[in-house]
Amino acid sequence: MTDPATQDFAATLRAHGLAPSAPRVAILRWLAGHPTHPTVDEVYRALHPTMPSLSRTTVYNVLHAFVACGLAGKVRTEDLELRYDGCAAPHAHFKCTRCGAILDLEGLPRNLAQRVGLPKECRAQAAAVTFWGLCPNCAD
Amino acid sequence: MTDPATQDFAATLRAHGLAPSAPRVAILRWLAGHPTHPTVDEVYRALHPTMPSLSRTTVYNVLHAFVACGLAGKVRTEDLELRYDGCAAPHAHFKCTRCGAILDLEGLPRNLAQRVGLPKECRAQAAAVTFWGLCPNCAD
DNA sequence: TCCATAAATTGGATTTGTTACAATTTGTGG
DNA sequence: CCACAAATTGTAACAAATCCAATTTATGGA
Repeated sequence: MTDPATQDFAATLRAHGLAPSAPRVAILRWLAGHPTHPTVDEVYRALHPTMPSLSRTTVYNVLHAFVACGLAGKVRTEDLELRYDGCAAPHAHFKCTRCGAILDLEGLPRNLAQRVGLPKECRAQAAAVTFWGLCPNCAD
Repeated sequence: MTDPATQDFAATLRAHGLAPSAPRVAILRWLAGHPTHPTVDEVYRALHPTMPSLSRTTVYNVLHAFVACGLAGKVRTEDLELRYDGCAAPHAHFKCTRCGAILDLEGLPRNLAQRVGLPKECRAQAAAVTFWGLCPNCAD
């Protein structure tokens, strides 16, 4: 992954068919520098101080657009909140039930669909694998 | 699975450490007869006509208690709603993105944790595998 | 049976996350 | 520089889930 400080976010946005507006660039840069599966609210609170005109709705809109064009991934765990992932590639997640951190795991297992007996007639377009438990920091 | 009409739900509740109150028996019976992964609201709307004193909060409380004692499972897909599963055993799910139906698949794959590279220090207590796509009825 | 205590239920208020929408602002091509 | 399209903004509406205090119901002992 490229260093967030030097990366050309405007070019990345254009390459994905999105005009490089100030909110989009700011959100994409922040997302690249914070691989913490932030919620919409976390993104908003992080950027609003230095970008007072930013609205929560824009964060929703922009993140939604990022997911639609493959610039970000979407994660929903057992919690209510939607979380976004700077990495759009499919991979499993582990969520700590005590501190709330979400860890990225490797990609999904090969042939996961047939392992769980997914009928061939069900054409799966997406899949998610999530674990819950105590992370190393919280287990002690 | 036993026939919902003849099953002794009060005994089942007692066996799981729950007093067999009227709401609990009604909800457990309905859940056993409707393996459709209902939402809290669906359970409430189904039972309220014949049990006018039933409150939504009670449905939340009772389902939460069922999950805690192993009488029901909890499913959260990409949607906002929590859904409950009369079957508490872990298994994968498929959700149709068109009609919204949730299909039960087989149990989770063996060694799923190590297949996705879950660190040994993360003691997983729960896991979920979910697919999205078009179900056979909607694919045509 | 009656009383005291604990458990469960109830309903309304509250919180939180999300979406809808109309108005304003910004950007772009002619 | 103008006109049009796209993006952003803020408020309001919605929906799901939780909180909490009051009421009701069950339970065990005198």
